[in-house]
Amino acid sequence: MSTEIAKHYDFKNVEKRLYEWWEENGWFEPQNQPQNENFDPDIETFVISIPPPNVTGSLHLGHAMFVSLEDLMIRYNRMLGKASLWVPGTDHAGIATQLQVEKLLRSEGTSREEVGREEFLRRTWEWKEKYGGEITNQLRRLGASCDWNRERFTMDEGLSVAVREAFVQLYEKGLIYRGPRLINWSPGLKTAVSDLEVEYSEEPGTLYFFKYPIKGSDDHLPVATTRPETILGDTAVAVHPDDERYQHLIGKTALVPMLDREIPVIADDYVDMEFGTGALKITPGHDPNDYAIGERHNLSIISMMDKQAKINENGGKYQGMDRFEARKQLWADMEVAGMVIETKPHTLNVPRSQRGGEIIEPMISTQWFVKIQGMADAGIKAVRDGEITIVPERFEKVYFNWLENIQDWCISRQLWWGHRIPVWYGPNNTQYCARTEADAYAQAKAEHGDDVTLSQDDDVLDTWFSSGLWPFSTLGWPEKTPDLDYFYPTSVMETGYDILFFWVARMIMSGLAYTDEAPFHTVYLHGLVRDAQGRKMSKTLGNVTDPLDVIDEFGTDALRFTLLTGGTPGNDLNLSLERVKANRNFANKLWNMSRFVIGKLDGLPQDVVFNAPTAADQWILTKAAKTVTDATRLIDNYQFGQAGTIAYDFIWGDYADWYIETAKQQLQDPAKAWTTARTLVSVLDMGLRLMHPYVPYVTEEVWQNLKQASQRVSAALEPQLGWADALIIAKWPEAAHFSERAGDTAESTANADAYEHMVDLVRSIRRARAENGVEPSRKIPAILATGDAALAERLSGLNNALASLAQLDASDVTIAESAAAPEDSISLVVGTTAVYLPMAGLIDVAAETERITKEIANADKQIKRLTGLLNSPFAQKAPEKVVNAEREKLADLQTAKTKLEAQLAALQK
RNA sequence: GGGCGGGUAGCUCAGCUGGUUAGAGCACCUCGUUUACACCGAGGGGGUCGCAGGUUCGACUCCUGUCCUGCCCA
Repeated sequence: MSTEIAKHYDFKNVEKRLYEWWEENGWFEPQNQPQNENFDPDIETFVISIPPPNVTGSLHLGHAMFVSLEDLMIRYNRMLGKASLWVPGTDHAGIATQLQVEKLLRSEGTSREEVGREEFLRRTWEWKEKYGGEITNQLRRLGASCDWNRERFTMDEGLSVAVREAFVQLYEKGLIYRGPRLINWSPGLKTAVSDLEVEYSEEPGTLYFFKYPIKGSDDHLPVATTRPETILGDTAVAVHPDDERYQHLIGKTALVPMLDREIPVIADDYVDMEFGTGALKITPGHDPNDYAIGERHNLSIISMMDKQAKINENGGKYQGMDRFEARKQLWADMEVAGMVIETKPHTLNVPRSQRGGEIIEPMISTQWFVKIQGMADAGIKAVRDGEITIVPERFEKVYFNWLENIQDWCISRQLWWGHRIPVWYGPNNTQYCARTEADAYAQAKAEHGDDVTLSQDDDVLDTWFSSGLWPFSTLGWPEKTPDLDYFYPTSVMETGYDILFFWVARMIMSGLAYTDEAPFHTVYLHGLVRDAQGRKMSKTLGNVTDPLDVIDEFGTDALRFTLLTGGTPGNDLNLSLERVKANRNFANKLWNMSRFVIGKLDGLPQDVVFNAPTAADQWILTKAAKTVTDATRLIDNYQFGQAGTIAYDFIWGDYADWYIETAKQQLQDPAKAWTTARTLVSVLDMGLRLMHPYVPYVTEEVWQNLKQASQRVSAALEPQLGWADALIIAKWPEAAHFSERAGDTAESTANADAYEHMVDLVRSIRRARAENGVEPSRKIPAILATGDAALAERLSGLNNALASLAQLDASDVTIAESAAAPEDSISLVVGTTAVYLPMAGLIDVAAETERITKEIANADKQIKRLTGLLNSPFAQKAPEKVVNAEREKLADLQTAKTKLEAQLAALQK
């Protein structure tokens, strides 16, 4: 039979087939959902909304990370029997997508302005239809068990309704306003961006020192600036009120260089006396700090740049120049005019656009804003009150810190691709905010009569405004849909910590504002995936790992398991391909252990007879129960890596390395064969269930093979949880099933312990053989003196296992409470058991003497350490359990030492 | 300037609320084709947990300081 199954697990032949099979069978959908006839609203739900990838993006390791984690949670909860829903979808990514389409238009020799808004949008939708499916197909390759029937896109009609509804609600509550404010302007994109979309980078630059002439005197105020071109927009010069150097100038009038515009010299304690000259030029129209000072002193504001960051009419003869060109020219002119003092190298903190990297220009511009304070307070409260938990906890502090210092959110963008602001302007610029154009007209007509014409605001909303609604807009909000009713609030929001502010915080604020509920109870944040050296992956460095390449080489399961066990929550992970390879080997190991089990099922005796479990059975069953308990607890605590690791260790280290090897012997005994087979099957079944959320493909494939083979052989091999149609919808294992089969008595525990002792014996014997150069295939006799009659009896029952595992001659193994040491033997002490391996003529007496002497010395050392420990305050102060453990250890060591000494004496006779 | 991570075996990483002689995978050395697997099996070498103090019967694990490194915020 086994010849039918390939020797290696071939993931290429499995992944696509299984994914389609799962999907076709509807297993990605919640098993309980409102549209079902037998829908039960009381069944617990588990819901994740996907962090929507950019519709035009392509798969990177960040996606692989979130899919691995979210799919793990979804599959786990599905197996627990909850109605598990993972809502997939994509984000329209305003700027990114618009840029792509603009690039396309440029290649056609045209532009967005030339084709016009309507045509541009048509082309963008066309682009979205063409490339939008790529990213979701790539998510499928990762094994994502999302409910594709519920897939959403932020620009869908339903979600667009949600966006308008949210806007109107805020507007009507007076939480949205429009007005000129200093905002971050992106001259290349020609749009405003929010504070979050600006990144600051330290770059070498220059500090320019120059003279600010004082009107009506030869005096001047020395001023330093990093941006001389903004001199053209200065409306004051400030000094510190306590600065003795400049006291006499406060209240005087200064003259803007080259323009001779009159501006006041003011005093403000924001000025740092130590920095530069201690005097600060104030440009409220182009600097956020200056803007704040300007407000305090009622200064006028001058915008001296246009939307392309070229100098405008306020810049006199510099009008039309680019901002950097103007800097050079103005400085040169000032030099000629004798106003320049000096320049010094200086490190600047340059604001750059998160997208594209160009230098952001703070500018006065009329934009839409959300008054955020109230929403932020509610967001803080939800986390503080424990309504929402952030994992890992330390990010709560980051979250609070951001929300406590939040500024109003600039939500308008001068783009075309996005949700257009639902505000229409009528006569005298009256605003009509409405859910539909018809509504807006109705409002306007009531005021101005039927002839009124309206024009909609040209701007669109920040993409994150619609993303913030995602957990409920995807379920149908603002409609009270059955889905929204049953599946909302969602359960866990899992995403990268880098978008905690962008998205998570805004989702929380939005959820609380529009649905009066926290949109989820837990936020789980993962770290960034870096290369093996810990460097950020970047195209310029050329160290970008394409997850699809990794999948092609090692399989999805290998990549997923590596991402899930390679790090800890919230910490960055350096992806090592060596590790991925090792995990591919694990998939192969699973494949081969099942191949073994399946192969043995056909050779079972005719009559199905289940006898009492052997010590080996009890040992593996006990360990299985513990593994289920521990792994479940760890997963429930979001310690996915740890849970995966212990399952892995159990499957490979206990089941494959020891139980299977022992089972080989037991299967040859007709009295034990069936019980052994059932244990093999049920423990493998359980291991596959535990691993399924981590490595869904190989486990499903192997499980199907195991199930079919078992069913073909006998219904009696069915695991206690039954054979489901598929592992993906099978039940999560229960520890009790295994502890019950083990017996769960003092007797079964003693048996399991005896097996554990046998494992130690085998290891020692193997080591002794290797050290003494005994040929691996040579069977040797052995004598075991356990020092304990009950243990001797239990070990005797394990004689065959012991013999085969340690390459002993089964017919020549003596196991007794006590036994005399034969001549010419290697002697070992394992725990309290003495082992003699008669090796007539093969013993290197000198080497053996040395080894035993060393062991005695080692025992002595430990005895001394423990004696000291037990005579110290430790014995009084430590818990009794800990002290007793140490006492026992000491006793065992003393026994071992006595035995070793006897062995040494025998050797030297 | 403020805050938060990380610094554990050659490499990539675990190590939960302090409790045996600190673990895994890979790499390395020795051995092995035992009928599941060489994408394997057996055995072995290798770290005292950045550094310095402190708390404690006991610290990789808690506290203080310090160095290196990364990130976030201003």
